[in-house]
Amino acid sequence: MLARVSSSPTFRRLPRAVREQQMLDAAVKVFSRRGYHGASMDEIADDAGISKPMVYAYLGTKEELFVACLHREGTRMMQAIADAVAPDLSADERLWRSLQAFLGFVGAHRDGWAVLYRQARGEQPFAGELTALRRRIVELVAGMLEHTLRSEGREVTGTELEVVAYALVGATESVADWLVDHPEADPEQTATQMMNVAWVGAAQLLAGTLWRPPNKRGEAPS
Amino acid sequence: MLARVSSSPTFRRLPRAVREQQMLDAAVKVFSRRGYHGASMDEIADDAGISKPMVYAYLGTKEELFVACLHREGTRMMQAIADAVAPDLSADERLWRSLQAFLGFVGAHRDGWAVLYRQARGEQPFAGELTALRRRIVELVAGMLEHTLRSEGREVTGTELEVVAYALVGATESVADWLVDHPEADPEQTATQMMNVAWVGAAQLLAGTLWRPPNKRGEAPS
DNA sequence: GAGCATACCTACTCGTGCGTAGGGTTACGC
DNA sequence: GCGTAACCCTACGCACGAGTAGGTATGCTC
Repeated sequence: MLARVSSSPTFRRLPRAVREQQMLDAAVKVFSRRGYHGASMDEIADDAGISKPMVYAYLGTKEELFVACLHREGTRMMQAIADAVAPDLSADERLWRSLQAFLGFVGAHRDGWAVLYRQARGEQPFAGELTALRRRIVELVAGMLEHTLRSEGREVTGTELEVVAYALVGATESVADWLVDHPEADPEQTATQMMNVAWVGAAQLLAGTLWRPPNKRGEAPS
Repeated sequence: MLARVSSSPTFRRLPRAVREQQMLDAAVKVFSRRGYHGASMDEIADDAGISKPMVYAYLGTKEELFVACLHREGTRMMQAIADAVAPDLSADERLWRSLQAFLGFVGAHRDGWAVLYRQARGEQPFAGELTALRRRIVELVAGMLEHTLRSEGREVTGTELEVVAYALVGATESVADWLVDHPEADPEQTATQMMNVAWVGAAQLLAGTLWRPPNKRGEAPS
């Protein structure tokens, strides 16, 4: 049925590995714009310059395709952060490098961020995947806080640390979201501002400053 | 075709206002569990103890129904916070009351929270609704920070304040999320911990403490 | 240059779920 | 007690989109 008569003569027929990446690129793009359900396999295939059965042949069902996107983007993100920090740095330097890397990554991969954090969260089948990624990050932060505390000989309960870590991670995610919607903003500068909130606050907390409910407020180390 | 033979004799045929609330309750519940697309109008109708055309007659299409849920839950949330704060309180007391009210509300209305923040975010048609609500909260927080700063005669740019406000709001949302997944946790105590992160950090920032990137770090008021 | 695997297509099937047509029944005013 | 309006139902139409059947072309190996 003479397909694709016009256009360049020998263009198609790329090796599998290349096509898979093109498909993933297209999928991330379409998923991020339309959401998981809003995206159609036809549109993704179209955007990748390929037809639908190819997508099914290479990446499987829609659900599997989305998981593949999640994995690629998640891995890239974690890798970007891991590459930026060295274990021998001080606590605040590690936090700073992480923030830099993280916000830098988000600024450069807005679609990936949208897929991971704006779409995956609401969709039942994938909430678990995302929660796992998030938990790893929270535990990383909590571990960092705990390490600093222990090295100063202070004790804390796990729950308290977890809540603080959740707050820190949530704050950063929120700022990342803001960054995505403000293309004119500089990730580096945004990271500095975030560092101010996180570190100045955390440093005080680590130093023992506490806020207490109105009736018996005060500043007590323990 | 003799409908509903068994069960109580005179039970059905409730006034519109009552049925609408039942439908909204069911909708919020189902949407929060299954997500917007995963939820079916049939299931919602079923859960409300009514048949589908009634839902369409009273609340309109699925999209309109979801918006109605968003509005009711959003309004309830904002109201809960508004009821808790008085304008003549000090900045930290206002923040404290807000956090208490907010986390208390989330703890008591987990389904509503899930609909608002876990589902609405990813769905394209409603992202705007949610963003608007969020922006109102952010502006509230930013306004509070600015007011405190101005009363001490200090200047700041709008963008900086916005980022800090986003961080604070994001941190709180994240902690709320944690709270939803930890039914055993006490909202009041969680609010205290959140207050520690937010206020101890913010207080330092407001007082002029700054963190600076490694090469030229230091503490400078301006 | 025959054989084979890989890349790629068009054109379908079929389930699912939104939204509606068309009709029945109870309450309430008069 | 009769009309009318509000409440409520059982069906269905229909579009959309996931996934597939079945076939074609191209390059690579020997």
